[in-house]
Amino acid sequence: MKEAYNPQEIERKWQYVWSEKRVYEVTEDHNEEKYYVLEMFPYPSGRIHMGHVRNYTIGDVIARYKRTLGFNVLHPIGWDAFGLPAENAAIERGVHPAKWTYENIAQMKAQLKRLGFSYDWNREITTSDPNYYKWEQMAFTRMFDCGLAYKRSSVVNWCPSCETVLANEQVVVSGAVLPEPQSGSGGNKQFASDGNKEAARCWRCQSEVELRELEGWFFKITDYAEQLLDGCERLKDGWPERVLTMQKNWIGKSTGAEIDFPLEETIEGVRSLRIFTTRPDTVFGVTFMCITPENPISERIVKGKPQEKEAVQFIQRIKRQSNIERVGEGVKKEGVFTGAYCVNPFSEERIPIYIANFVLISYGTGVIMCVPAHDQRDFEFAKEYGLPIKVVIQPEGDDVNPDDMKCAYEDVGIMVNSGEYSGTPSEIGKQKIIEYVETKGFGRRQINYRLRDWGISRQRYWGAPIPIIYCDRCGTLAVPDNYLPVELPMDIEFTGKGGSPLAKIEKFVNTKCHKCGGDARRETDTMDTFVESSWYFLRYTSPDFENGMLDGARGKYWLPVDQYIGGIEHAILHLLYARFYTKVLRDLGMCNLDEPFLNLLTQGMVIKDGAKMSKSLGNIVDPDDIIAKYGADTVRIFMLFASPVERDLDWSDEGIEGSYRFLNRVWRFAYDFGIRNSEFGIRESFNPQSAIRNPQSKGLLIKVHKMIKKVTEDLERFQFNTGVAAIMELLNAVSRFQSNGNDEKAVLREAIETIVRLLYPFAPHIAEELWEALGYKETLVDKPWIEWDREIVGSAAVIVVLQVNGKVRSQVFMDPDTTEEEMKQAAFSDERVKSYISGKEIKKVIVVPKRLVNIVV
RNA sequence: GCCGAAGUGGCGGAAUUUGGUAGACGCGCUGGAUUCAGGAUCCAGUGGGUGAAAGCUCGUGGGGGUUCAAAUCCCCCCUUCGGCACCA
Repeated sequence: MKEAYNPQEIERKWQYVWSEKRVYEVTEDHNEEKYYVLEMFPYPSGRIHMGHVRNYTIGDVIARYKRTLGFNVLHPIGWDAFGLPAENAAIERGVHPAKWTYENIAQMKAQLKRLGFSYDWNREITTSDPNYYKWEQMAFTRMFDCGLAYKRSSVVNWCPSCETVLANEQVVVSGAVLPEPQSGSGGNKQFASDGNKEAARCWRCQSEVELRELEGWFFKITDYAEQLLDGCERLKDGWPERVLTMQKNWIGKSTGAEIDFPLEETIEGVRSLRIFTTRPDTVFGVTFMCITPENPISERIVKGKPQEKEAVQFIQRIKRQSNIERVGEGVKKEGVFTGAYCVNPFSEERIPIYIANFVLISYGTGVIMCVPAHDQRDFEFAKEYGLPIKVVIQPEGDDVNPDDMKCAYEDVGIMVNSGEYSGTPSEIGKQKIIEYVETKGFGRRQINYRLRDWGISRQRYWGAPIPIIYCDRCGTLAVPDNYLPVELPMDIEFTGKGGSPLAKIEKFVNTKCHKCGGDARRETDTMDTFVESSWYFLRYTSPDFENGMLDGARGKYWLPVDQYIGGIEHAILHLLYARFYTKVLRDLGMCNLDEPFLNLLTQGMVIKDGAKMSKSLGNIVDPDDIIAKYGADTVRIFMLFASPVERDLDWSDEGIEGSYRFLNRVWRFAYDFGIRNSEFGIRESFNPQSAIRNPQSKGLLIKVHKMIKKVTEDLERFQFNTGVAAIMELLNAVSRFQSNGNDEKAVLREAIETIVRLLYPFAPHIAEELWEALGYKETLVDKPWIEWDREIVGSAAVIVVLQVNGKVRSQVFMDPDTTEEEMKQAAFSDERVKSYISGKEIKKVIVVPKRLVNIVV
């Protein structure tokens, strides 16, 4: 054993040993209980960053710990290899996306290996590999067959200069991200707008982004809205509550009714307007209706009316506006009267119809009934245009009067001015109104979701091709299994102009129809990369399987993922898509799984100087530099110790020094002990019975077992920061300990061995090295977890606090099984306590065994 | 605006699961040892006030309450962070 701790040397050594012994390569073993721990796989951007290091260190601690508990641990890693940065590199630097990606993977893989993570590299997955996306294409064709994948047009962001579609993340408004233009994959990221008309711009060329209607492919995630919502209930025990809340909000279920309002005069065959409302109980309070400009009925309804010209201008103006301009904070409600009326089917009142900017295009029917007395938005609109306000819900014990209302009354209450329903509580009224419209046939109960279908089309090259061909004679056809995969052609030039790169490759586009043999064209859109990440965790269970997405038998053994770990930023999209896709695959008979991730741990960000590490801020700390300076174990210890896993972690150069110091101290104590005992040659037979009776050695022995208990419990609860602190505490106890006799020497050795074993999941290289130096042949990788001795822990003397009137006045050591009466006696005979109670009347004495005595005077 | 989480030394954080010594552990700082010197290492100290010291006293965002006892439980308020925000 060397005197100096040399992390570079020992880390290289143990990484080699583990890899030679193939210790992390696992197979199904039905005699052993499995444990599947997974970290979100990285995008191969080129370098591992501190966020990855934190994520993967947490996963590695869990994987190693579970393994020592005897679980058959599956701990895989791979690459989310498709995506835009590769294509941008091609456009900017002329590197082929494949070359760029695979070189990055090679680099990052080396980095991960230097960190000593316990991955089964045999299961490594790269999503850009045709052997991977082949199965995704096959699943697509099955989804196409049953209507879960379909094509339609939708409004997208279009950059006229780059001639390409932009994802929402690529559209910027004063540094913020644009919300979804209207429908599709979601991504309604919120941004702050100051109400000024700021243009949405392309992130690369700063051109003003246009809204364009474009054909694209969608997954029918809305069909699974209810199931995804149900699943949230079942995941309650294993997922953070806030993630589930975010998903529930995203799905946004609301229950209500659709009701037809007959038009006063039929317009081009249209007799009524259908609305969706969650408040059918307020239907008697409708004083106007509003239509979204996008609804085709808007233009038809004004035809020939005196208001036509003004209305058409309004429609065209609003239609050109992006979402920001329409719904940004502080944007005024605007509308225009159509000149048309409909009739309230309940009150038979004549209701004017408006076209308004605040009616959403893609929610409900695009037409709303407006009840200004009981809806704030309608209230504001009514005030603006001088429309009547009719109160139909009265709060109990109060009186709402339309003339002095400052805002709408949106709560429940008693229905008034509502014909035969007057006097009915609103909750009951809702049901009665729905029943009525259903029996009369002019409406029905209806559930609406905010969730939109998932737009998966990307007019991009570096993604999985959508396996569809268009034949003039046979129509739109899925590519049959024996023609899969539809491989990405490799010989291609990147200009960044002229739309989809694939569309320009004639060899790719032009094909023959497998059905009729005639000329056909291939679909040139590729799939959203969220599709790959929606099933990679399934593929890990059988990455070499050649007959389908995953091998049923192997999948059944390993799945579901027991512990998933990743950043909170994926709380909605990735996690929701993966849940959805898993359910689809289940329904297609490809796997037998309802929920993919049993438990979810969301780790916080790595922060430096109060901000997330990022290139633009220039506050990046490169993990490689730190590893080169201190070694992987130090980085790992710091990542775990500096902060609880769920919270953000503040990077600190001094902090990492502290972690390095700690490992150096561990090394030195082991070394010193080894020297004093001639390289650990003296192997006293350790006798805990004798050691515990020996007052010289008892204290440290108790500390050893208390700390084993503490660290074990902290590992179970993922409280790694306090777990590491407990090992440090034990080391401090060792450093204070004087060893002379045999019992003391034996206990000291026991303490040092314990530190090494407890350290193993956190800092595995140094632990293995010291364990070997201590004279053991077996590696810690396969050694069962150390257990604490209940009796030793239980025999520890307890400090009993003596209080007078709730204030601590003294403290004494006591045997843990001291009786309450004895504790009381001890308290009353304590000198310091005596001075506080002498001459005073004792009112009450509280005794808490093992803790305290409180005397109230 | 609505929903949720959190506020503890100079800093990161512990104790909140179970009401029972607040500040574990680390960083930083102060003093000392070692050294030609620096670094590294080791030892001691380190919430505020007061005191020579023993000690006393205040102290977990603010205010109130429950209790023998509150960082922990309850109510009101403030601040910060996160999510949602014309979803009818």
